[in-house]
Amino acid sequence: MEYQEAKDKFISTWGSLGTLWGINKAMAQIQALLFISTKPLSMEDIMEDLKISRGNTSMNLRQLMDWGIVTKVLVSGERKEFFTTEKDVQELARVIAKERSRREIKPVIKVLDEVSSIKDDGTEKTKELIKQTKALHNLTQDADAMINKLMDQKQNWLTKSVFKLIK
Amino acid sequence: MEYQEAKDKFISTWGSLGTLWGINKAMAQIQALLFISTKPLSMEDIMEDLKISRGNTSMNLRQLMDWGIVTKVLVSGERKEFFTTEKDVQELARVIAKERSRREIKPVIKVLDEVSSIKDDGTEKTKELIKQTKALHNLTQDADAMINKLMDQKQNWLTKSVFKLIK
DNA sequence: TTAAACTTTCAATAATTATTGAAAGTTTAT
DNA sequence: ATAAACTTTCAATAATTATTGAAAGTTTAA
Repeated sequence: MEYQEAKDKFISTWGSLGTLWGINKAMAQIQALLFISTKPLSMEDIMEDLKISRGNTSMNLRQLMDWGIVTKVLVSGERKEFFTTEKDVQELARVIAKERSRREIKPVIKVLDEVSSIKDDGTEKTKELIKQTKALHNLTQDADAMINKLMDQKQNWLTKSVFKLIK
Repeated sequence: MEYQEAKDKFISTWGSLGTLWGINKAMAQIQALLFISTKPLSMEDIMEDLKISRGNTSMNLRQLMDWGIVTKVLVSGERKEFFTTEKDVQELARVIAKERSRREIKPVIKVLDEVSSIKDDGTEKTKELIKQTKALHNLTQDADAMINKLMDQKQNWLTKSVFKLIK
């Protein structure tokens, strides 16, 4: 497999995987492109490489910056803006996990808490609703807390203690 | 908050959260409805409650069965089919995690492995592609393995050892 | 075997989401 | 202050994804 083929394969796979971490295709592809680039890229570079419009590029770069995984860099002697992404996978994972938690999981936990706190009127269906949403609330909250804790560990938790302890 | 309001809120929240675990709205809503129901429901029941068509209900029930989280149950004296979902959250989480791993994560790991294994032609860009996809490959593989291990623990790992060890 | 009861399929359509591109906005150099 | 270089916005449009509903298929009871 040649460089270009490998690159295309990586970008398109990463792009279609966007859904898994809750972002759209173009956004994921831009991030992927920056991730394997040896130097910061301009909007022009990105549009050209991915064959997407200026508007699309602009909007998605903005979103990536909102997520905190892409930053503008100033290239001396150049007027236009250049962009890079976080290059450390560990840190990338941390930021993504944190954002997803904040944007999607936390609001759901809140709803589950509200729903599971309704007054028990003694009927079977109410009891079931309370019981099941409470269970979901606990699971979601615990899992979210755990992921956040894991991700905050600065060291490589994966290959270290946690992983081994679980066996 | 009354029962009906709480129920609607739960179903719609869970439905819109479908994306987070990679399924569509109707599918998530059907599962949510079954999850808080005190007894198995027929296709008719589901269509009526969620106000969705027969075809839609049929297709999504099928998908839920493919995922292994909904099963047909025979109700004696009834001709039509009834459905229930896995009621234990722990087990539900296990099944979902496993399916997502199989359907989405594993194929990506494979691509990352292929891409990171291209021949190093000595150029900077090839080196960077290899380095970065290798890092991503390792992270993804480790995270996937860890989640699968965690989910396979029969007991409540969340509130037990793992969680505490991380601090 | 027939027909009623029920489920599945799938082409058509609707709803949603992503993308474009050109106009408006901003920044910088002179 | 002007204009060139660049970025952002957003209404229009395209692409994708979900949903419908009716016809075809299946099962069961008699």
